[in-house]
Order: sequence, then structure tokens, then C-alpha cells
Amino acid sequence: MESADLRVFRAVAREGSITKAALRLGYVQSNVTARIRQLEAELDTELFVRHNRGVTLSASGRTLLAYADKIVGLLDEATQALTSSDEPAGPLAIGSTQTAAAVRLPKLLASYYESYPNVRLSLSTGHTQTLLEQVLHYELDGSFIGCECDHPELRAIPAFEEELAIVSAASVADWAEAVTKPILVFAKGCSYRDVLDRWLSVNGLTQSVMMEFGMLEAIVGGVTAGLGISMLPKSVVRKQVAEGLVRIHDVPEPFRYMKTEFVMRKDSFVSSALQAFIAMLPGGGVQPESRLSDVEKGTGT
DNA sequence: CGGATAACACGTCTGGCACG
DNA sequence: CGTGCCAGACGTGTTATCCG
Repeated sequence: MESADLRVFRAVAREGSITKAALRLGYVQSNVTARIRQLEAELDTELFVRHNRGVTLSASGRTLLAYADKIVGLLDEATQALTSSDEPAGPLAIGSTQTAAAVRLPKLLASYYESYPNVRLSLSTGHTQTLLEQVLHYELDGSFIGCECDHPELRAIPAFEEELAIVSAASVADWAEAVTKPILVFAKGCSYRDVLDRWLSVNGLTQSVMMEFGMLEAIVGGVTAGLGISMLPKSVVRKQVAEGLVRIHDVPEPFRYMKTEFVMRKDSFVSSALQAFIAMLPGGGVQPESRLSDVEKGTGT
């Protein structure tokens, strides 16, 4: 079993299709088929269940995927550790919630890119749960998430604090009127939605009409058009408030403030690019218990 | 449409051998 | 003993085609 085989296997598992995985990897379908067949023969087990619309992981495949993620992640980390220099360079994959990406990150990323032009920075957005999974699977070097993280394998560094508010169309007088409207939310797994769910539950508003949206812009647009209300950071709708398009209604503690944290794997090598990124976080990414040890900085044993 | 298979091309690895 | 050359084996990739 070679690491290249595991990379091919992971791609097929993620895509759910040999053809799509081949396209993504830059191989032809037959080659990927052969690699998977070879892996299956070597392990004497079927890793995928074949059907006429692609493939799905078998139980054995799911077991192997967990190991493949770790093995490939460690190999990439080892490569990075050996090639990393003091001058930040190379790839840096960052994840973020849509709200942080829209409001907080543009300046930070621009400033980072200006300081370290040799770093190939990539930003992908998603919901907190998805982002956590991607960090755990070594797909992201780190990610901004909209909740306090206590996962044993992750280190969390406080990044920003957002003041949340109920956002409605400008014509809505107060929050009592606001909560009679449909509620526009992200899909489950979004931290803002979790706060909103708890807030609604505390206020006995469990029967509210929920409309799920995939994009922040769609929610803000829907609120502006009077379709419904939502719970969002004030910073996200600052412009719309100034233009008189929406009205914000304060929410009480403990729902009012939400921390955005930057999370990364505890056991991962911290490249110079990532180290520089952390240093650029508000407060320099340093908190009493989050200083990086020598080991984590890759300078220890 | 997506996966499997056969046939083939090409590059790399490996073992054997000769030579300095 | 180290080095260079060569032939065959092997691995990795392709195209073409078939099958469900």
C-alpha cells in the first residue's frame, strides 16, 4: 500500500465517483479503477459498493478512510516540516464561516498576503461543523469557527467577538413583532443558527417558520426584502443598517455575544506560514494557555 | 453515464556482468 | 569495492471498448 494509493482512495471516497476523482486528480478513469482494484486485492476486501451512479464506501472502506486521512495528513505534515523555512512560504489552507469571511477576514487576508506574498493562501467557507471536520481530516491547516471549541484534538485561539442581533426589515417596529415573521437560517451545523435555536427555545418560540438558505447574501437579501428575520452579527449588516434597509433588535445575554475562534489540530506541525498567520490574529493569537510550545512550533523534539 | 477490462507505451527499478 | 552498462521485470499511465 503506497501513499499515492491512499490519496487516490481518499479522492474516490470524497467524490463518491471514480470518474470525478480521476478528473480531480488529473488521471483517467481506468487508472483510478485499477488503483482501487489493486488496493482492494491487496487488502482482500471490497472498499466500495459499486452502483450505476458511482460508488459508495463500504464498512471496510470507512475504516480505511479514517486511517488514510491520518496517514496522508502526517505525510504532508512531515514534508512541510522538512521543507519549511523561517520565511513563510508554501500552501496555507484556511477555512472560515461565511460571516467571518465576509466581514472580518478580507482585511486580515490582504494584510497577510502583503506581508507574505510567497504563501499560497486559500480560503474555503462552510458551516462550523463542516469546517471542524475538515481541520480534523487535515484538509485545512486551520479554520475560523463560530463557537467555543472543546474538541480534545483541536487547539482553539480566540479571534474575534461578534455582537449578535435579530435583524429584520426596517418596517418591523420591535423584536416582539419580528418573531412573528418567518426565520431565515443557515442549514443545521451553523453556530448562529444554534444560538438562534436556543434563544427561540428560551422564549418559547419553538413553532416558528424556518427557511433554510445556503448563502449569507441570500439571508441578508431576504431580510431586506421583508421575507423574514434572522440572527446575525451586527457587523454583517452595518451597511444595510446605515442605509435604512434593515433594523436590528438587541438580544439579551447570554445570547448577545459570540466568539469566533481559530482552531487547528493540536498534534500538527505548525508551518512558518501558519505561525505567521496566527501572529496576525487580533491579539497576536496569544492567550495565556494558547502559546505554542516548542514542539508545536516544530523546533522541539 | 459510470465502472471494468484489455492492450499498449513509457519510465524506473533491479540484478548481472565487466571493468578500472 | 565502486561504477557504468544492459536487459528484463515491474509500475504507472493511456486509449479503446465493453457492460450494466
